[in-house]
Amino acid sequence: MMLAGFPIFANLWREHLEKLEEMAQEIILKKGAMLFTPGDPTQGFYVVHEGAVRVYRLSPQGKEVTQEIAGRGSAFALASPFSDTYHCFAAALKDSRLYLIRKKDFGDLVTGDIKFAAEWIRLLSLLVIRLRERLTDLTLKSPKARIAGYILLMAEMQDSRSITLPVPRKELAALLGMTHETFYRTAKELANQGLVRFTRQTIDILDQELLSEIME
Amino acid sequence: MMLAGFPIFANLWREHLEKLEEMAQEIILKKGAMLFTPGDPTQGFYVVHEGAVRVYRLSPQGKEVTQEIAGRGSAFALASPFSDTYHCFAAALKDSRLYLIRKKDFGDLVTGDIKFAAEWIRLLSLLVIRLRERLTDLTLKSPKARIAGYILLMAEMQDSRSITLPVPRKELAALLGMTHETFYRTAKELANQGLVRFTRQTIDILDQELLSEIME
DNA sequence: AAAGAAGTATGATTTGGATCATACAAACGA
DNA sequence: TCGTTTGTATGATCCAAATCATACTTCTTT
Repeated sequence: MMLAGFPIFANLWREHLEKLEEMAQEIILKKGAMLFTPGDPTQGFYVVHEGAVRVYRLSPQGKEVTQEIAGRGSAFALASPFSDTYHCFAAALKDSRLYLIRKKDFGDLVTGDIKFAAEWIRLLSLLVIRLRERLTDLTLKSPKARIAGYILLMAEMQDSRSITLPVPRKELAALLGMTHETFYRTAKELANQGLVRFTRQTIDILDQELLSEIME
Repeated sequence: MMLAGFPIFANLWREHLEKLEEMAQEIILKKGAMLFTPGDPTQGFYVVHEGAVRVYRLSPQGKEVTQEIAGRGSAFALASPFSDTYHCFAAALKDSRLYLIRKKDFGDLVTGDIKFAAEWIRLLSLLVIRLRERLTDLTLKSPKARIAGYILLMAEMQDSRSITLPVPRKELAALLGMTHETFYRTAKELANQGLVRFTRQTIDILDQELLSEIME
């Protein structure tokens, strides 16, 4: 359901981190600053070292869908080396420090280090699986089930019953494909049932069992 | 919007087709036969040489979402080499002949041929881009716009104004995330507006201009 | 500390598409 | 060739979630 997170990248970074960091260019963004917009020529992909970036699209009517919220340790725009221009917006949700891995550097690494290439294939394949899952969740699960699923996923990723959100709760609505009104309402329901507790930037799981059931 | 199609694979097949075909195992399926179900240990991924395969998921309530309809020349279950078990259903929509590329063979090829690996990364990256697009389309576009988009995509892929469907129109509904009732109704609207013409297994584009507008 | 912005929260109303129901046409199997 | 299944088509009803509206709270800024 989530696109980016440490677990997926764990293997890769340990083995190739130095190489990547060598070629990475540091980028500093102030809160609210745009990183790229659709049509901008692609530079490469990014890794978040501090802060959080929101990747989203806009419909012609101005409605937004959040594709991804990349917090510390997450990468985004992974596919950009194979596209001429970005096709979505990326903006900093807070003051952030990113690393940019340029297309060319990435290309050299891919064509020069077969171990890296193999690992990258693995990474992309897992991303594809996640995207597919998110796709089906979106069409056949209720908002409630999607929220439950997201909470459980985050808990698993952070390996804790208490989730720390890198962003205000509000942002989750667009990520889960619903309006913020629906999100607040439904979240409240879950809280009333005693399954979770919300505080400003955390979510505590109180009844994992039931939450899993709701997720289906 | 569509997951698999010749254009994406074109580069790859020309260069590595022989290798792949050498290691491919032919699989014959009768219409309606299941290829795999969730939980089955993964064998590898498949290329359709004849017929058509439908890949879909089931919600606990029994509702289906079609993930993919793979016709001649399309590959599916591309990410399976990195998963222990399949997580969806695959069934033949008609009598079909497939090639199975086994996980191990694929792994050998990936770790032994850097050119192949690089090309495969490109392929997966493009797939990721398409999946992301489909994801946003699903949340912020109307059924009408999705249908229009699909028709235009197919036309582009088949490089013709007259699209040949590998399956009955009915199947498209689930692929586009709507019920068949909605699909027929909306398709009719498009036909009434004189934008397209439907026959049993073909779709003719009459007004590409307007269709693009509707797609947004 | 006050003003403004951003996030949280809920109520009222509307609506797009799902669901339920039904029917006819075309393909297919025996 | 007939009967059954599968695909196409359309009307009637319903409902979940979007939309519109409003207000309170917590942060941020000066």
